[in-house]
Amino acid sequence: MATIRDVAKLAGVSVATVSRVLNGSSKVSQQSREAVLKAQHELDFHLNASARTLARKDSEIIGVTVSDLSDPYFGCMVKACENAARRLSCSLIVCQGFHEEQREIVAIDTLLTHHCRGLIVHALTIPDDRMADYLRRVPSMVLINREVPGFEDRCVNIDNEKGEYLAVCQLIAAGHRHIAYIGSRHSILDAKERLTGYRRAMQEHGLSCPPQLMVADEPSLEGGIRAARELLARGVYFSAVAVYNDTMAAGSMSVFNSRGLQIPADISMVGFDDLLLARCLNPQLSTITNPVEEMGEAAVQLSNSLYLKQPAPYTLPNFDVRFVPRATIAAPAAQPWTDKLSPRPQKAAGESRAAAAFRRAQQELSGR
Amino acid sequence: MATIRDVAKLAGVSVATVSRVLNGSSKVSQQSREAVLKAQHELDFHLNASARTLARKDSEIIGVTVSDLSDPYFGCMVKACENAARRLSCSLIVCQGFHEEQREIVAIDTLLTHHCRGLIVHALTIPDDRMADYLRRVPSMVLINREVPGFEDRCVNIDNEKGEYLAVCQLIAAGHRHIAYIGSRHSILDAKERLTGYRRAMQEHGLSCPPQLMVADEPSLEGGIRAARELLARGVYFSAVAVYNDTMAAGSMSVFNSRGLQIPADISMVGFDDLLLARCLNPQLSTITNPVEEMGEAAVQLSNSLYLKQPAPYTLPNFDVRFVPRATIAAPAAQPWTDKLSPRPQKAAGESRAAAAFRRAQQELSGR
DNA sequence: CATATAATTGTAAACGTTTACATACCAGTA
DNA sequence: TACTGGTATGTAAACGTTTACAATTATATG
Repeated sequence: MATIRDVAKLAGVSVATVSRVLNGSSKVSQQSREAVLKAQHELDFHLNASARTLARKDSEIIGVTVSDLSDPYFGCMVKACENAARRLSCSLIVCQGFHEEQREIVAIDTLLTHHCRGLIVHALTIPDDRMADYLRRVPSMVLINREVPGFEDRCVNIDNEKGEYLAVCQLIAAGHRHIAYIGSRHSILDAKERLTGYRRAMQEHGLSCPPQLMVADEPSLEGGIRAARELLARGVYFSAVAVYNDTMAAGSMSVFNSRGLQIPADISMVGFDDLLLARCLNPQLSTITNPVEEMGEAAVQLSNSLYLKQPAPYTLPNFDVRFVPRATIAAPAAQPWTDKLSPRPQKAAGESRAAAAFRRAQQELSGR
Repeated sequence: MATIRDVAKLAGVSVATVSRVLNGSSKVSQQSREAVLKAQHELDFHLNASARTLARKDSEIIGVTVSDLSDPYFGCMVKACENAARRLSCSLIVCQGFHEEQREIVAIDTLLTHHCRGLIVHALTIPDDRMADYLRRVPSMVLINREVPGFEDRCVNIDNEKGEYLAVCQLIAAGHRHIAYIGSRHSILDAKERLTGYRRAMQEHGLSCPPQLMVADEPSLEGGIRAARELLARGVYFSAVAVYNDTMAAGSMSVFNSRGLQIPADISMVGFDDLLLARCLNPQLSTITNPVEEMGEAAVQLSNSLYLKQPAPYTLPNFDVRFVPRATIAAPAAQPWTDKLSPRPQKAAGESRAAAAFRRAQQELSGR
């Protein structure tokens, strides 16, 4: 592998001159510049990033950890991070934590070893105190989708509570009173905040949120499927469901569909995140925007600002959470098969199609 | 920032000993080891990856370029790459090319500057000869989803033609004879191969593929929407559509749905890639597997094997493309509104619902 | 106790850049 | 001509590791 010395020799100049040319310094004669570029091309030379890092004491690397890149949510986030990094002429290192404490720690340690200029960390299983430790020791570390007490200004977050509140208000505005909630079983901030948003919306409208209407599972397609089954199996009436995120909503919707329950005629739904997926579902899913690209971008900006110890550090924007009206919310059917919590509906003469579908689903799924 | 010297001093040993401890060398007394680890912890010391790279002449970095991380297809790919890299105790640098030649070149140059141990390149706009240049100069570079003549053994690919052939054969087996094709307008290998697969399947079954039944657009949700509209606007009869990928299929399906055309009763569909999305659609999309995670994994293996100049280099596995039966294929309706290519159907007395839907869609979309 | 051998430790030279500083050169001016 | 000031260039010391080799210490053996 050619080094800067080889280039210098071939171009007939000193290494300093080569370095100056390759870094775009102005103090170089046209003649030297051309000789150097020619030699570089001839030797197919590329500066060695490690050597440069060592000499400059700046890695020009932004590190980011996410839980799983195959989740489009993180794909969007990392996309935005890479773009922002490039604008700072940095490269991006990505590690995955997969929601396991050990792997999250390995991921962060990897980034530390690379002496990243900025660190964007999405790690939800590492406990607060350990996270606080990291934050204290690594000034340019920024957290995403999490809030560690005492470090609020280094956490990039949306107002999840407000988002879910908006979502549930829309259901209520459409006339629903029996609104179920399918949540995430991860004990993370998002999950708690969104649940709180649901509760607040219900309470503010004088509605109760009985535990039979709340269910939690993995925040994945499969989790959504299981959660919807569980909900039906309980045999409790609901005319609408607010779901933790779009992916779970997709899973739930497929269960309802396959059970003959029509969306939104029989059940209204609202998701969260506004993934591409939401527009692909049939009917298209009403949901809440989650400006994940802006968050990734902001996280990089903030981290860079911390790294540079700017006197006026970057201030996080107010991320917008908005309701996106699409096709999964309608007024509840005029005649629900019951308007009380009733765990075991009986077949009634002249029951409606929807009531029959509910009843059949409940009977099959409750395992008898 | 603490260095290995600080640790050595604090632990009362030489830097060599510290290095040995931190690299897990066996030739260290228990006593020294403990002293070093204690000092490391006290100083919160992390080895400097750049310095190590320089000394070892091995960056322990795998570089990968993709076009766009927000595309779940690449998300899955990069996920697998990161996992494979980690198993080789390497970190992963990701760059995005966004289907623009300049950005693809910048991406590759970035990786070269980092003197990556392995390079996985997804770059479709850089011309073959330039790509060949890179491959010649960088022995551990591996291409993905592309084939450059003379470097077939360094290209990781699936049999796209076979996949699309299988897909179309399924439609034919279900009884379809008027099968449209919605393709990608990118002039890349995948697109060509899949189109060839479609053609071959049609020809082998004595069916023609008239140009009116073929349309191409961006391989995105929006592209799928536009393509489906274009197809309907042409007013040519088809009872099934084979689509370049699942994302376009999702877009197309939403158009058909919103026009009152039922899937699969009126139109059968088959996608390609078997993304999570395919299972979220309603009805669930029949498609072709694309083992993208295995490919990412294999690409890293191959690249590493080339880097190590292994006498028996890693041999690429045969990637499996399979048809995944789901819910979007049914027999064609018994009585199509016409069985000829007929650009302007007239309203007929007693036309079927499907025929009416087709006619209306055509009239509205053809712009009159 | 002397010696041989093994285990542990230390010294110092790379690795490929950047950049402060020194030097050389040149044009313009007195 | 001598001097000034600026521009272009070169020299060499960092940067933080690894690792070959040398040196030291401990252990076993006769």
